[in-house]
Amino acid sequence: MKKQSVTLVQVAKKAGVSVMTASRAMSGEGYVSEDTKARVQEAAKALGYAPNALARVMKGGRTNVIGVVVNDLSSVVVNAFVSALTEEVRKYEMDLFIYNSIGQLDEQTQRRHSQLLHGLWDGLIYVLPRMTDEYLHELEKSASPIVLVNFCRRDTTLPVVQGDNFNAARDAVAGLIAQGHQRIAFIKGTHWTGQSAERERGYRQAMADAGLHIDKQWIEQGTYSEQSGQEAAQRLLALAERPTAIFCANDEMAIGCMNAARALNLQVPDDLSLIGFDDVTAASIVRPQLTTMRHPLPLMAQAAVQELMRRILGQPGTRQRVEFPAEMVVRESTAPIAGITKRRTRKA
Amino acid sequence: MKKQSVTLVQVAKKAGVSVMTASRAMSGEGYVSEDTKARVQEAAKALGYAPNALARVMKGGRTNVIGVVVNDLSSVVVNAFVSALTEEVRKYEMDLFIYNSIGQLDEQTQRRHSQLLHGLWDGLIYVLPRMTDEYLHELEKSASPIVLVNFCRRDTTLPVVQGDNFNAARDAVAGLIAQGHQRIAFIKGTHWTGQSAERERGYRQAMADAGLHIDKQWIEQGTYSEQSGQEAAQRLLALAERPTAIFCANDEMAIGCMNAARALNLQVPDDLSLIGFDDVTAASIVRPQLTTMRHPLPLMAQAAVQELMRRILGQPGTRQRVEFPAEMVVRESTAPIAGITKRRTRKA
DNA sequence: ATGAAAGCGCTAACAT
DNA sequence: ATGTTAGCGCTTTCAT
Repeated sequence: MKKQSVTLVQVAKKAGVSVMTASRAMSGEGYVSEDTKARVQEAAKALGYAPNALARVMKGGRTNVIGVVVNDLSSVVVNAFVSALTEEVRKYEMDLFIYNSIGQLDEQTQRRHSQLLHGLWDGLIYVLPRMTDEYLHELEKSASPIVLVNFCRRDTTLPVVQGDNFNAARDAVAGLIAQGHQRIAFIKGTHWTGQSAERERGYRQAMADAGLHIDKQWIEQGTYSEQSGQEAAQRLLALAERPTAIFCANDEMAIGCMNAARALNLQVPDDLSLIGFDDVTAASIVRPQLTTMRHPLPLMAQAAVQELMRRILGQPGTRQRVEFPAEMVVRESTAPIAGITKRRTRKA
Repeated sequence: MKKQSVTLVQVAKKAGVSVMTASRAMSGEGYVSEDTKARVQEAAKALGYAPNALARVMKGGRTNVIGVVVNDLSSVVVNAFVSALTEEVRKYEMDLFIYNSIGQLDEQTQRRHSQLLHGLWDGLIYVLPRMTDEYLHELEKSASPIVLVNFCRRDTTLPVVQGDNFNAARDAVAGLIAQGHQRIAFIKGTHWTGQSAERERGYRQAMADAGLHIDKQWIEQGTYSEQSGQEAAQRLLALAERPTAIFCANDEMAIGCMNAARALNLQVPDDLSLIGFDDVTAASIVRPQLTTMRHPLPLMAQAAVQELMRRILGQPGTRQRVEFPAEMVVRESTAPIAGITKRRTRKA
């Protein structure tokens, strides 16, 4: 039923030349007289000819396309990263196709995709991949170049580009401690990518470094959503000795904390300091503006593409795992613990 | 240099069967004895065989992939729409590949993409396309099914799914007029998609319907960016008789207006009412929360996919142009003109 | 139940 | 400068 698309054969016939000549005329490779070239192109245009990319690729060439698989394109971080990739890829005269595999964790669907993907791309970038071990092994055996981004589980042979979540979290919490905070809570995200676990590790390290004890009740489980952050904060703020600061595994949850604080008539940052992670757009829109940790996404995109291109071009890869330090973005949601001290300072 | 990927021939050889048998064993179509099937699959697994999607498709089948071309994936509206498409496409057991053509307006690049795309997809959805006339004509002649979304120029034969910008804008402005506003300004966006022009038409219509004169100075040119909205608002608020309300072609510019007002110590909505367009995430984060117009993106996504699938399946299309009414989201940035009246009301 | 042949649309490699 | 041949990896069709 599908309209039959025009092929080179028809163009060639119409132009009265061989298929090969038509091919040359269209691609511009090899010798063709200006005359015939024009004739062929005219015929092509008249027929509405468009070369079939698949056939061309099947002759063994590169597609000049890099695929990127993401889990949730609506995530601001993922989106920002994809934008960075889009820019980066252009430098190599490649194109980027995005596949949004949102929430599809089952083995079968994943395999279907990997098959779909196979052959269409010169290489593949997985951003914040959520995958089963078995699927990961399959990827490791795959012939086509692959780079993982922000995949924090240690057990893969594939090249990984990632932000340094551990040190970022440690710095964030150390910063709070330097401001006099001692009862510091942490709200976890989901476990899929391993990022939350790294951030928790950093939190624990900073507390240990300062010789501070962590009350079990200070560690809450969230789901990275604003709602879950709000609920976790409600529980934390209801504690007899409530925390004076909360470090959240991402910004959305920190914003949820802000809502919870407001509902209890607590002032941020005077009564409660908050630090998020990711520097999402909303972080600089909410009032008070959110202090947060930011991964250097453009640099990471650059590294990911560079690493992938090396593999596509058959050059040796550089390092198996490249890690980038995060940047602390200090805004309005954090302050020294003694509100009184602070007010005094202001008067001075 | 690229690692040679394993083909069916090698699998067949290893399993000691013909290629055809191997094919049947892998795809599950046709008769194969359980015995050989198992043997083939084992061989495939051992070799790390992955079927080549291209070759399979080239035999004339469908790819079961729908491509969507967007101009700016980082736009919240576009992103939301793509997410809606992702969901919708699943219902037809299709996959969605996204191509972010951000800012690439030149003819040559566009053509390269359309060629790149050709053959890989069963159909193509262009969201908020920015294209030259010539490129549009080329698409119209194209053999593969295409649907345009929110393409407001009237002159195309391709099926179009769009939000009703004209009536939405008219409703927005009529609402302001009903609240007593008479000096209402409008800030345009860029002209590419024709959406801003439609919104301007609605604005003018509402003003005309109410018999209100439009001062030339009330119409400002923006670029859809927050910054441009802020600058336009600065000019508007500097007028001798400044407008009491501003209708913006999108939310970002309205937020820019809010910033400009704050800088002048003007209260929104008491001193200045603001209406945006799109209901971007930030619209409900800023304080005061922004009143805005929202296109029914999920419905539109549904219509776009449905229309495209009809064409892919060779069924007759329904309508050439489907238009959806927008919804007004009333929040905190709009109020009746008489601030005094309002306060009195509050007391009561 | 299995195999052989043909061909999808295109282009490298070799003629002419 | 143009044409001929062959083949990419797979599946459809027709044997066996």
